[in-house]
Amino acid sequence: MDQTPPLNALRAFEAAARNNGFSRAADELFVTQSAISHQVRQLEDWFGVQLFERGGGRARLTPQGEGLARSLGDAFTEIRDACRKVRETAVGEPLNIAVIPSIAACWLIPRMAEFTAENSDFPIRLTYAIHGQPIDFNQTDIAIVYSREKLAVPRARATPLFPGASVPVCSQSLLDWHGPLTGPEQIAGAPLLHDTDWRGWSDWFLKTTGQERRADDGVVFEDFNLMRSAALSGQGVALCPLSIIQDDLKAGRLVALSETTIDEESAYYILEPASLPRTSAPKTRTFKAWLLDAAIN
Amino acid sequence: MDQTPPLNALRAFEAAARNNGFSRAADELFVTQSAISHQVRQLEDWFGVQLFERGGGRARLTPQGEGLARSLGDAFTEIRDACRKVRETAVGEPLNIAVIPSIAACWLIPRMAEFTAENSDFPIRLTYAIHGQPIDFNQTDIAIVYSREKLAVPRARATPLFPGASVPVCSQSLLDWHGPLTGPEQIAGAPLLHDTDWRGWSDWFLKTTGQERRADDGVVFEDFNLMRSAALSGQGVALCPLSIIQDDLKAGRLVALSETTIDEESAYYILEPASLPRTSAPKTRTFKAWLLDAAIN
DNA sequence: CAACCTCATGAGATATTTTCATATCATACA
DNA sequence: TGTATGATATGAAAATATCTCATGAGGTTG
Repeated sequence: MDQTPPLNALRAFEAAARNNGFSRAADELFVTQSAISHQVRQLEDWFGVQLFERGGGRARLTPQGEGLARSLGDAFTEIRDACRKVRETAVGEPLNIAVIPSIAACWLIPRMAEFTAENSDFPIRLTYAIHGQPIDFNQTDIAIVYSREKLAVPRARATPLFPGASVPVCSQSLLDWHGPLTGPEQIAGAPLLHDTDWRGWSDWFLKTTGQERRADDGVVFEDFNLMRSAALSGQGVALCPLSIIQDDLKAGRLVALSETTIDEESAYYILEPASLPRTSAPKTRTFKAWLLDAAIN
Repeated sequence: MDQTPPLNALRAFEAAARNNGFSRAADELFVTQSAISHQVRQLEDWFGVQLFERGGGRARLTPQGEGLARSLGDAFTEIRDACRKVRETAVGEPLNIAVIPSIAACWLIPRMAEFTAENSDFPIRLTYAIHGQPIDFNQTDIAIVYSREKLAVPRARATPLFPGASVPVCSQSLLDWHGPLTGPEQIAGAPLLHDTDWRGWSDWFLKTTGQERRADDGVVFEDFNLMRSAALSGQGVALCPLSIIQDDLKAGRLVALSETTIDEESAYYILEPASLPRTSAPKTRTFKAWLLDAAIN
């Protein structure tokens, strides 16, 4: 017969006891109250002993539960301390991040200070991930890329970071000079800025007006950042992914001209090699968690 | 970011460190070496630190691994102790076992002493489970039953205990008196003992000779135990499940007359109610584990 | 009361853990 | 030098455990 009960149930119980409530334990462990309830019950069933006294709107420890909780508290503290100590010995290899230029310029670098502030002695090497050029995962721990379809890379794991849907935007100065730009007709009259090719605007006009429209005039930029510079300096209307120009919109540097989005299926993805070198795995984990958190903001 | 690494990985690592090898740790935890390997690696990835030095035919702890192992050893010991203490407080409600008469008489009761010796202060109440009569799981924690098909009972969980295949057997004394009983012809000439109905022998003759044979003579007993008594006292040949007369065969009280078995699809099952009352759950677990272990013997 | 806590629960979705079936690697021995 | 041997590694599939969702039930509190 088994010697020790399920460890995860013990942890859940310990958290519940310490926090004096299932819901609070659930918050601590980043799970639902339901999960804690299931786990505590599992433990009680395993022992054949009631650990919490329910009813009265809250759960109180039984005497047996109290004793168990005290010992477990000590033990888990010891475990946590020991683990922290091990982590601290992890050496300072830099984390290699490869990011597409647009994200780097508009989103990541402005937020980078926040990350480094929270994570001191966390060396980082930031490089470009160029679209269409495979990422060398021997030199990259984590990457951020853009993809029009659901991303599936052979030896890597993809996690969506944020959506890639684009809307027409321009600078306030352009509006002042040109007058209002509402609806496809007016927008078509303004200088159009293209990223890479003509496809974006063609799609957008098709979607808004229901019919094909030639959109092969205006300037085509090699790269998103160039197009954005042009848009910022009032040279025309550009189709930009909402997610990455949110700072520009908030600051009033750019103004969205329509609700209609294109490329709604596209997204920005976090890419990690399927198997990370040991020394960079925890850093990658930390950074990824921060990315996902920052993406919500 | 997470505060503690996966607990199960920590346990695997601790066992590997203490046992000085993955394979031995695997034995201790009743898993495969592969599982330990995966878990230790997971932990190393989590920490970003090498915990074991591989190569040289065996794994040795790194300095960091050594420190971690020591702390974890202490912590897990404390956990185990605390859990043992809780279990000991579990009060002594009796375990209610319901068993079909054949198993009770031939198999369980002869082994019961062994169980009670290993498990002192473990009160037991043994009752009959009568075939065809539903088991009242309000008064039964665990049951052993027989079924010709794969068993599925609504609010209960069934675990196969041992096979139910039957062979012809008789006492040595009958053989002495009657002469050898080899093959269907000779057996047909001896008095046949029936359990419940004629079906058993009909099936057996059909299986051995390939053709139907009337087998409606001989004595029909209400119950297996009666038939067994008759067989033991040399009154004829009976079809008995191999599993439950193994003691009789070993002791030479009964002799198997053929290799050909019937009811090969049938089996004896352990039945547990889907949700056990808290106080009996651990006892049930213990008893079930013992049953399954004893079944292998 | 009614709003708002608390914990409970069953079913289904998700994630983790384990196994299986090899692969690799170093050592010992012939 | 080959094998044989005894260790760990590994990828994919299977088996389990865990978590969430959606909801229920019971208790406080204004």
